[in-house]
Amino acid sequence: MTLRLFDSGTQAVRDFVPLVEGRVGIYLCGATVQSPPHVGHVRSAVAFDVLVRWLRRQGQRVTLVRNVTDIDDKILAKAAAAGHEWWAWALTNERAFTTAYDALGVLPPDYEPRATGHVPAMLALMERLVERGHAYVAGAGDVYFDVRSWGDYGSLTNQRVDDMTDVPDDAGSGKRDPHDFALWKAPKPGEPATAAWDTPFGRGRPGWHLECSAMAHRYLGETFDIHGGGLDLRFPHHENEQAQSRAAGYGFARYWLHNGWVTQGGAKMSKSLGNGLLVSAVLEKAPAAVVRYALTAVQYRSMLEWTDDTLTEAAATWDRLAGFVQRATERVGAVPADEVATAALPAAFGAALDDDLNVPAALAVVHETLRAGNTALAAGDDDAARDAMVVLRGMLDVLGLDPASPQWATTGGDDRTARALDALVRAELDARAAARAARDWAAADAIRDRLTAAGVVVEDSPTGARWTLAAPATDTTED
RNA sequence: GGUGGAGUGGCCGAGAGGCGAGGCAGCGGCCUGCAAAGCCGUAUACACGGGUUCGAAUCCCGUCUCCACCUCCA
Repeated sequence: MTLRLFDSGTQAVRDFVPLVEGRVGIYLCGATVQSPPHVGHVRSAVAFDVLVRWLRRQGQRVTLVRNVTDIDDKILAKAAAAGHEWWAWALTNERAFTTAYDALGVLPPDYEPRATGHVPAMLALMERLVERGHAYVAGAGDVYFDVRSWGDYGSLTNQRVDDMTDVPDDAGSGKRDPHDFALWKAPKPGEPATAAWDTPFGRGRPGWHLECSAMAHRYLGETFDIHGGGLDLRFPHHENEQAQSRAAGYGFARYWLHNGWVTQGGAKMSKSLGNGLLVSAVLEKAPAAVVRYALTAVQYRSMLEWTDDTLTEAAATWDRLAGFVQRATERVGAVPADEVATAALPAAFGAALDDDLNVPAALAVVHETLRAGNTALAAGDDDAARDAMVVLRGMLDVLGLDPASPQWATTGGDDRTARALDALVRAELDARAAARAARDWAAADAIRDRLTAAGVVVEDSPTGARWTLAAPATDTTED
């Protein structure tokens, strides 16, 4: 394996060597389910989905754990404001995330632990930290991590505590240092009784950072290969995770991967800023495959500027890819899934992905193959067309973008509807063929115009006319 | 104050010392009755100013601009 990844911990591209040969453990920070997912959230999921698919394609046994943070300050606050139980609010949003992931073809994780189900594991870690002198109880029963007790604090983000901006100390928190962070939070007045658990340190609920450390430990062990998440999680979240896990004596993550975020007008899409573009809204404007293409086509560490043209461009390219696969399949027949899954992929494609998941460079190979396939089809070289199609689908499958995957099957009608529509369009096309044979161009064009107006695109080919449905409009003027 | 990231042709977006990645849009052509689809061709692009070099978008020095993190955030 020659995969090289940019490790945020060392700020360098490093050869990726799994802890155990042939196995890769990945912990990915999932959602804090305080609201439904916006495009930025699923970009992270899609980016790591490509990593997982690429590793698996090369025979690695990947264990992906992606958590759900289902208790935190904002969930409690938003649920209360909306007049819902916090746990119901969390589940509603968790389901929205799941729906979005599924729609975009993000493979489900091997496990998806919820924070609320792992309080014992958190307590064990916390007690260990207290015993070792890295955590202490203060104030009303909060438990804090003592950043000064851990000399390596700041190493992940290359910072020293003394260089950090002074943070205002919460009045009466009892913190030893203002930078100490909460492992455990005592209940605040007005918080529901269901949002607290008994511990040796008093009742309370977990701090965000502790959750991830405890769950990663439980499912991936003391030391594991990759920890991923959005760039915004580097500090404080990941710094704190690493500090408390290592202070507890665990090796924790060996590689840190951080994806860039989605921006609009240069500003990060964020729940806090309220400029989040909801996935559900985007999926109303474009097919899921087009959205996935737009999210996948950029190198994962780059910022992805989301504009009105983003979906339009992605749709054009997607239609080209899907169009070829469809035409080739009509010509040479369906290809067994196994053949696609095991097809030898071009070396340049693999080299691109091995280079810190350089998807844009990999897509250049995809387009070369696409062109070769189209040329073969035009030349009537079925063998070459089939070869190109198999390789193309194999590459796109790694990106989660195989047009022939059931994931992207056209929706919006059952088989009976589709058959009826096909019969009607065929009748029109037959009439048009007859008119053309009689050189009655006016009649032929009238039929085509009628179909176009109905959203049916007609394409002539040497073997007769074929039809497809026009892509939904993605421009904003349709709203 | 500390730590990072970025500035590439109309747009998106790779590359990181030497044949102008790729896509979208545009233009010209082939194909077509006309289209569509497809194919072929088509751009003196690398924030600015110096420097190193036979050769720099890529290295060095300086400058400008933008962004992020150090508080919750994929």
